[in-house]
Amino acid sequence: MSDRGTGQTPKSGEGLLFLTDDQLRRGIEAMFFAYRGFTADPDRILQQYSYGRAHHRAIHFIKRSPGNTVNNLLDILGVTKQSLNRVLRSLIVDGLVESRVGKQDRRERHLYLTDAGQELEKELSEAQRSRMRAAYRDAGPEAVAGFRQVLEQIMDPEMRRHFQTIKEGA
Amino acid sequence: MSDRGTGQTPKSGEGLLFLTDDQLRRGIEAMFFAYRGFTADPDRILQQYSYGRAHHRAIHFIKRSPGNTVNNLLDILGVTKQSLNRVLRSLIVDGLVESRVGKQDRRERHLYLTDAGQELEKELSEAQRSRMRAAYRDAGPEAVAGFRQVLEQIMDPEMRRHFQTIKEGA
DNA sequence: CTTGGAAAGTCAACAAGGCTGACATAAACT
DNA sequence: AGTTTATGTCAGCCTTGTTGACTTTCCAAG
Repeated sequence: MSDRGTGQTPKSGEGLLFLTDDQLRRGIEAMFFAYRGFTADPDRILQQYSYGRAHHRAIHFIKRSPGNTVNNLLDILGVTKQSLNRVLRSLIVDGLVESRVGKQDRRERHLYLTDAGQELEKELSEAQRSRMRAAYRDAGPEAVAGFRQVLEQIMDPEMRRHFQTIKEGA
Repeated sequence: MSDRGTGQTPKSGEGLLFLTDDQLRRGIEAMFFAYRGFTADPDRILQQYSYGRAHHRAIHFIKRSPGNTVNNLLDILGVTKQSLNRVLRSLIVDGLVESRVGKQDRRERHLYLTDAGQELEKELSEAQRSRMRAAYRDAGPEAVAGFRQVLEQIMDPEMRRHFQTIKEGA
């Protein structure tokens, strides 16, 4: 009864201690605190341009696969078109993103970063990468492999598909 | 010259391939997609109670260290007192959180979950843990160790302090 | 050629949850 | 007595998410 309440079952003496509720809670809090750090540096930069995190996400994924359609981007970002459109519009007006009419299907809009867009993207991703690089270096390659492995398992399957598309694709 | 533009320096034939910009980008996207999955299950539950992620965070950290002061919680959550107060007020009004005047210092308010609060906390954390547990199990203990190690490096140092307080404390 | 439906854009309204600034109160500290 | 600290609260603003309704464009099937 003492640990039934926490959903734990010790089972036997095997090395399953990493699956205890307490270990899981630590993982959960690590995710929370780390995500804050993860976004902190780009957020500071974005503030100077009076943009938000949503702009960063759009810029990132346009950079990753230039010429992507709006619909594709919607799928990746998991927001409504109205939400994305507001962000895209400001980026287009400000001359950071270019929206070209599709050649085969002229209903589609293909998104590209302009030179100015590339510049901001670089500034943002450099900042974010620099923190990640330091973390990776300190933790070492085996830790990084585990990090990526666990993150991939945490994702929703559809997102894993998006993610793997990138992995294979590039 | 070919990869100077991406900030990479191959240096020598050592195993530093995990530090390339491309690997870092994959880690960044993994964080993004994984965090979405990480919050998805609690978010669904919270919606039924017309609460948001902010309520979850407050509940989580009150559960973790009952009797914590408001100031302490502010420090952990990294939001303004106005923002936290809005959330806390609704939780107190709804009878999920109790705010007790401090015994030594009567200016302080110490926060506790009521029985109803414990119940919701359990529902939320069970949902979140269940995804984490599956991810941990699939990835294995070594991967989990690496996962935690990298996340800890990504955090801001002050947050790492909070995090380690928990690690040691419990 | 017409029409159905998909893709995209737009307008309006709303909510959560951040933020700042100002101000109030009580309690502790000096 | 005066200052600092902890907390709460009001008002207003911003970003970013949501729904719903509607239009325009245009491919493709009938």
